[in-house]
Amino acid sequence: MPDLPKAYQPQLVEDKIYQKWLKSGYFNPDNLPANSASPRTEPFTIVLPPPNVTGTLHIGHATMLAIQDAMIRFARLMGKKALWLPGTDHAAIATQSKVEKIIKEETKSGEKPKTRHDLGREAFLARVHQYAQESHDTIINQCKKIGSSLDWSREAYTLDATRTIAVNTAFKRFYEDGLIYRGDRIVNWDPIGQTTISDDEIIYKETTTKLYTFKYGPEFPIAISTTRPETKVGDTAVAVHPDDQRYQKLIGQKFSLTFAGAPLTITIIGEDSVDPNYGTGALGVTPAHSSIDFEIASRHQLPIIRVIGEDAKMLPTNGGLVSGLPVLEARAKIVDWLRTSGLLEDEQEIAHNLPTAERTGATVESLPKLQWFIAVNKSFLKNGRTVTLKSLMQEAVRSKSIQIIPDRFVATYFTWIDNLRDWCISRQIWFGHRVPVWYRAQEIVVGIAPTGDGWVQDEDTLDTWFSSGLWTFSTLGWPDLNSPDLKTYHPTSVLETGYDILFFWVARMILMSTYLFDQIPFKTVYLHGLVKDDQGRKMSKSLGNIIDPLDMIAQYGADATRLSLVIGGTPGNDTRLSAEKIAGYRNFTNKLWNIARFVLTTVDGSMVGEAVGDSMVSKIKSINSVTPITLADQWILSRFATVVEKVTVHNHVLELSAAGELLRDFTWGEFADWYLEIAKIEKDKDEILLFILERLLILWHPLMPFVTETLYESWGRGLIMVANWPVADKPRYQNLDAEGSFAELQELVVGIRNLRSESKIPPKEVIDLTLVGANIISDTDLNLIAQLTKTTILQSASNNSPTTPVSQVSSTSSDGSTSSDGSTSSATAVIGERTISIVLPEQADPTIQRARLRAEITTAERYHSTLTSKLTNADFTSRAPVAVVVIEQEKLAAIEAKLITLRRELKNVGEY
RNA sequence: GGGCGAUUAGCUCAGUUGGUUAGAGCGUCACAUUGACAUUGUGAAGGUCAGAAGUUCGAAUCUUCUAUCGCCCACCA
Repeated sequence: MPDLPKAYQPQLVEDKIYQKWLKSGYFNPDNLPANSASPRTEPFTIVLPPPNVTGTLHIGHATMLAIQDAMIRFARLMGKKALWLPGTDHAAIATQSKVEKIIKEETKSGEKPKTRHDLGREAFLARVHQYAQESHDTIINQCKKIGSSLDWSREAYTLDATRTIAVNTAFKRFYEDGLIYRGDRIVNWDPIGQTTISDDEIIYKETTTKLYTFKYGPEFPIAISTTRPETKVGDTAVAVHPDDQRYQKLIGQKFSLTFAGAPLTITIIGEDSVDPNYGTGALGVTPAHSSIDFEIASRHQLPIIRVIGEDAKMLPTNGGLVSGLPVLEARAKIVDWLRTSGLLEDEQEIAHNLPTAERTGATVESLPKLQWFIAVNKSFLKNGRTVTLKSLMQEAVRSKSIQIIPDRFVATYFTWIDNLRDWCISRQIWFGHRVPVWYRAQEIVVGIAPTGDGWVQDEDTLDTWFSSGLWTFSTLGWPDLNSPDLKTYHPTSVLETGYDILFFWVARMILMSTYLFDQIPFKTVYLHGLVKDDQGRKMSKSLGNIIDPLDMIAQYGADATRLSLVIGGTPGNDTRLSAEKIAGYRNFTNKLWNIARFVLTTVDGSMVGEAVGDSMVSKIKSINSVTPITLADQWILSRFATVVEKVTVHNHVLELSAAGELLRDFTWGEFADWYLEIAKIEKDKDEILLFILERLLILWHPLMPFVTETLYESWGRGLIMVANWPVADKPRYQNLDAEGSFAELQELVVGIRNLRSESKIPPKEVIDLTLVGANIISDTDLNLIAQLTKTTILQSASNNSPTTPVSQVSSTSSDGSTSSDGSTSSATAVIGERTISIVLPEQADPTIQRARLRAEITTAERYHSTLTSKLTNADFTSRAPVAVVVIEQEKLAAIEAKLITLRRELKNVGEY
């Protein structure tokens, strides 16, 4: 007999269980034993979205791990070759900024703030690598604490040697196909991070700013509006709509003037894209500091004058009055100048979205820079077809090769792709994959470092998403197309991640995989929501509302934490989390523990064989099938078969929350609250109890691996992790009649308990009960009802059947009922087709019963009248399906019978 | 400006193709408690399903509009 403590103590078992799993080697699919139901040949793969090595895992990561682990464990139990491949992401810019911040904080007071340049490239990178290593170790430990069944033997890192080969190979392929090019374009420049950033790394902040309207000079014919007057020292044109009557005749004219001390030559040009109704209808063109203006300038062959530098200060050249000033100071100075020169015509406050850098918060400047780009709109030949990278990305989803859950994100995906511009992949940071290009005079080598003297490698590094875009296949052996892992496990089955990185990552993986490898990276994309606090706010340090998964695991256990993250969450929707919620699931975990404890300590000793190994492990008889004896047996086995079937389906279609809710309701509300209580009364249920419990633990295992594994030790049959998923066997166990009869029994029991409770009868006191309509209930079940309700069933009327008309019910129940003689007060209720009454103690207050009966009669009457009006409505009776009408008629008959009984009882308690 | 989501009990949420008197958990109230479990049990109270109109015999569910909240994208100088 296993010796189980009274309460489940996760802290005592979780680490031991995880070690046991590790030791088994089963996280690696190559080691998985064949499953009796399956030869274990079908692969099921998930690659872990690699956490950034920027710190520790937050509750969002814990959600991701809980969901993916549940998917993988289910696949493993189903007999699949289940691979969950772990790894971490170097997260170039994020990690570098973090370390730069640390270095800055190390600055001694009074000194100039320390930057990476003070350390130099090599020493700085050493610091970053050290930091990344520490983060990595923490992250791996956290993954293990949560119970993640990741195959550590295949662990990858986006910046390791193997992945670097993949990155360089990919870069070379793009380059040779002409899809990576180097060019001078307007880029998003982060002046604090001192690097370019992609469009997706910009966060727009709502601010108010002033819109100024002015002329470049007194002699200039057109006024323009701008929120950034300081950039106007770099203007080379004014664009107007070609059909605009006001300015049409000016198109083509050139004006040379001095603007705030800077010499400008402004050409007036016609541009269809200019909105004549906005502002003055004229646009000052600043080619070097606006991507739209840059495009206009290239169409009209206008000169491009840089006026803002990479330090967000005005360049010393061309700036006139504002040379060398930070942009904001320059702006103020220009406005002053405009005002004193009498050129300022108008200024007004407007709402404005200020572009800022995601990582550093700096205001992003647009400026021209020589960078590497991936051309997403360039046509090329692929397998004989003309395609673009954009069209490849669209096709993979449009053809339904890739399913996105929830599917509303399909539209979001397409919108993003439609607006996609060439992807700037080079960064001026040090941490990351160095651009694999080498220069020597006019020569250029791409992909593999050339031998020989005088070669200089490109200084820039690659956008981190370039390497993580390769993740599904760079982790499986690509570019070696003969790699067994690549052949077996790609395309992966599910990509599970937060909807917030659909664009960043999911779309780029599709791009990389379809272009480089001619395969989709995954068949299903499952997008989970964000975890918010109990008030729906984002968790953040400044709000102090962060829930740390490790704290929760320490306090409530990993299983409870996992349940709270999975149950109640639907894909694509945010979920709210609170410590109370986790405590609730801790209670459930303990409930499951005690259910097992009850079953294992009450079953007959013959079920349990010799203890194996240490005292905790004994061996329990395996029950392959059972035969129900009583109604309760039939009911629970029938319900369980349904639960097995539904949970299996839910897991298959990735409805983990639904699976969990169903299991929770069955485990607590049916198996524990009813069947175990009945087992105490009916006895001799060892086989059924063990049969259900063992399978129930397996069903729960994907969601709560630790407690199920701990309990399963009692069976002495190895790890539950590689057990066989149960089979529903509905032909054998499903019994809808029994489910119906048992439901009636439950209603009676609840009704009797309700009567007792309302009549203030102490729960322990055994009382007499009159039950009318009991004849269709077997003596066994009547006895069960009596025991479950602490009653002695005195009398049951004999000659009514389930379909007995209303009139007979009232006539039969009136003969000889002890409750209706008026001498004793009684409490009566109508449950379905039956009437129950209990005799009340003499001192009982009749007004309580009267009030209760009146209230019941009122609701019954209201229901009666809605049913009557429905059934007297000819439209309803003629148009609704017959089955629906019949159901309504039956309801009416039942409520009429109930009313008759209730009214008679009201009379009996003294209401005339 | 374009799009998406949410709105159901005090709180957090279910409610699958329209058809029981709309459900659960937490919280609240009452009662109970020496063997599976107080991390418990039994029972109760609590909702005009955001609002309006429409379709239908019938709407929480379908359509349209409105309101409030949240998110994403674009960004006009």
